[in-house]
Amino acid sequence: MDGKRPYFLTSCSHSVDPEVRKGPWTMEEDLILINYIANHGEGIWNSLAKSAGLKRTGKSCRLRWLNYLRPDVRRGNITPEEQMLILQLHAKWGNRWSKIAKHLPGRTDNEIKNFWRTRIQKYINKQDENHHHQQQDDTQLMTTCKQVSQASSSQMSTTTTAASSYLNAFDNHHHHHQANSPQQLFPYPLEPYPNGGIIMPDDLNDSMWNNMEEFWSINAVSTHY
DNA sequence: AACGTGTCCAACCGCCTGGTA
DNA sequence: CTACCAGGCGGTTGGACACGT
Repeated sequence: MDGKRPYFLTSCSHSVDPEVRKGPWTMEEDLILINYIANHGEGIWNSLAKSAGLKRTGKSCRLRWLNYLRPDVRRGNITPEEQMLILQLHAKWGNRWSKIAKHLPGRTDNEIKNFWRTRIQKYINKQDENHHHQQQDDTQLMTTCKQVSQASSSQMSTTTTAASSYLNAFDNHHHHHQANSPQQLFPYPLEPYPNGGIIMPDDLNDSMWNNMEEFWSINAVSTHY
């Protein structure tokens, strides 16, 4: 283990059970969980954690598996298409992240929630601030809103309106981006994050993921979702 | 180069809901 | 009806990294 992103053991100081581990998962724990599910499939998470010999709660195991270790999970850049889909589905269903995630193969509810909170929410807040100082271009905005919330045809919430504004800005950016230069018009990054959106700071993690890719290519694991 | 600040995201907690015995 | 459990969700935290000064 190196010190850059330490796979340290953080036994929870306020946990009742001193045997229960918390914090970042170690490579060993990941492999135990992967191997166990490969051999036995998913099951009742609490008993799975015990049977596998992991000193984790079932909930923690489930979260780790669903959000990170699943073979089909996609980490990293939300594509423009996915961004549009998220906006449309959120306009339809609100904060039903798992429901939205079902329509984005490989994406997790946690990732979509994080995306929404860090990107859309930020944009919405900025819109709210600007609202005090200037009038919106309502005509253009409403046109986009109608497109976005077409499926729901419900009332247009503040969030939906602001999210539609985001989508509008998104469209403008991409049209400009495609037609002209790679000039950045949009206030927030729509293209890949720094580091490709994945925190993979060290060679150790690189080798781990190489191993995991190899693992999944070898093992035909039956998963049930 | 060093420091401060902001951003992203994995992971957690607490609460809620739905299913089932 | 009640109790229990698994899963879902919102809110939050803390570490790593990027960026500005």
